[in-house]
Formats: sequence, structure tokens, C-alpha cells
Amino acid sequence: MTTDAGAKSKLTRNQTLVLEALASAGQPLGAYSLLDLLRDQGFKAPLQVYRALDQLISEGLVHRLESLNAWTICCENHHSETPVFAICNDCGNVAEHFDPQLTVSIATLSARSGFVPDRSVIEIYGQCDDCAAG
Amino acid sequence: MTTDAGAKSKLTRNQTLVLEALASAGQPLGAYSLLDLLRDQGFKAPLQVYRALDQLISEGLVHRLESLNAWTICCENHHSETPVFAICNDCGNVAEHFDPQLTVSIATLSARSGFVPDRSVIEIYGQCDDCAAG
DNA sequence: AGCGGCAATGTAATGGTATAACATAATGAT
DNA sequence: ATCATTATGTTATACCATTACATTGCCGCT
Repeated sequence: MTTDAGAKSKLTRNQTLVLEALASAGQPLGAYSLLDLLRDQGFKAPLQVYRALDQLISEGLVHRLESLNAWTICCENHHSETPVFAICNDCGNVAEHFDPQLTVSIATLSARSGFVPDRSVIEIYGQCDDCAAG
Repeated sequence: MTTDAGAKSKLTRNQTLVLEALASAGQPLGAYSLLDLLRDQGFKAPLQVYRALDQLISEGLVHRLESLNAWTICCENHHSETPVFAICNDCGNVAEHFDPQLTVSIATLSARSGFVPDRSVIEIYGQCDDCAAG
């Protein structure tokens, strides 16, 4: 089974709670924000959050935003492709994109120096559609 | 005197020391590693390092590697273009690249969602030429 | 020279992020 | 039922970054 639902059914209680918290938030959250949100559910230490996040990431259900020290739910099913995050300077919203052309650019650039790429961190800061229009 | 700051205003002692430490290292260093390296020169607190780094970055002489919480010297003169960092999983060396095609890809991707890009974080992990050959 | 403003620096304290180390409990296969 | 494995709980600590405030040194000015 490779669907999200299938993967989700195997999640432990802590993992499920963290995933639901991220889904409800609708925006990236830091580990300590997640901890605070989940104290009512019995969370008491950062490690509970970090361990759940580690597992969720390895299942492709969550991404880490390296430049924000925050985590966000994976909103698409391209679990094996490199996500591109567009982060709005004004409202803080984050959009996740997948772009074959960008993947090609990275591969080409890497090949020029004999570099063998494994995973990429691509985080674009700017102004989102809504904020630019507002 | 401070008419336009020119392309390069003169570096202060602390800034010079930090820049030289990064140049000597030849690889990215964390702020506290820099602090330790510079204790002999009189550095005593993290803030001395962070302040120097802030200024060096704004002058385009140093980059921050977001996914490593580390800083590296800017090894080329493309100060206005987006740098792409190739980070070797094996030896930790970091190569800095500039790629117009990648810039175009980002612009195209952004335009599709009405996003106006400002700055980008692009950090590729993988295996460098040397380590792949070895 | 002496004054005044400003940038850089020094120093201490704190806030924010992440992991190590070790104990305990739940789960599942044989 | 037993054992190995995985998940969890708990405490302490390491690592990264900033706030707040005091001090110093430089430069232009009168």
C-alpha cells in the first residue's frame, strides 16, 4: 500500500498527533510550537516532537524548512521529487511546488562539476500572490 | 566620507579577523567554531562573531548556509546573483556555483503562482567529484 | 583643543533549537 | 510466555542566536 491513508494507518499516536497539528495549522510550525500545541495531549519534552517529525519526514509526509527551522505538512503526493518552497516575506504563508525543469537545472549544474546530487534544499523568499495584489 | 560606501567600505578589525578565519578554513564554519578560533585574538562572546558576519554578508563577502547553520566565504564576484551550494555528504566540502538557467527556472516557477521572488536558498547535498572518484 | 554624534565594541544574560543518555513500556514474532 | 525490537518517557545538556545595556573610539565640527 502506498497511499497516504495506508501510510497514515501505520503511524503511532505521537506521530499522528504531530501530523494533525501541522495539518490544522496550515502553515509551518517550529518544534517548540508543536510541543506547546500538544501539551494538552500529554506531550512534555521536545524529543517527543523531534522523534515524531523524524519518522514523518522519512515517510514523506512532512518537510523541514531549513531556513525557518520549521516543519510543514507535505501537501502533494510527489514524495520522491524535490519540493520547492515559496515563502512569503509578508504573510509567512508557504506554498509547495514541484518543477521538473528545476530538477533538470540542478542535474545539469551538478554534472558540470562531477557532483552527484542526492537531495536539494530550495526555499524561495518573496511576496506571494495575495500580498502582491493586496 | 560616507557618501555612498562604494562597493567596499573598509572592514573593521573584527570583520577582518572573521573573514580571514573563514578564508583559512576553506570550508564552512559555525559561529561558535569561529569564536573558538578567534579567542586568541581577543574574541570573547558570540555576538562579536555574529555582528561581523552580518556586516560581511551585507557586503557580499560571506554567505550563510541555512541548512548547516554555518558560514562560508564568498569565492566569486557574482554578488548580485543567487548562489547555489553543492555540499558533499562525505567530505563536507562546499562548492559555490552560479547558474542563469536555474535563475530562469525559479522565475518561471514563481510566475506561475504569481509569486515575486526576492532571494533564494539553494543547497544541494550529494557526493563531490573527488569523493565519487575515490 | 573640546564637544557631540555615531558606529563599533564589550559583556552579561537570555531565548530558541536540537540531541545525548538512559530508563521504561508496548508490540510482535517464534 | 519469552525475547527482541521499537516506541516512549524523562532529565540533562549541547548548540545556535539575540536582547539589552554599558563603553569605547572615531570623525566632523565650532
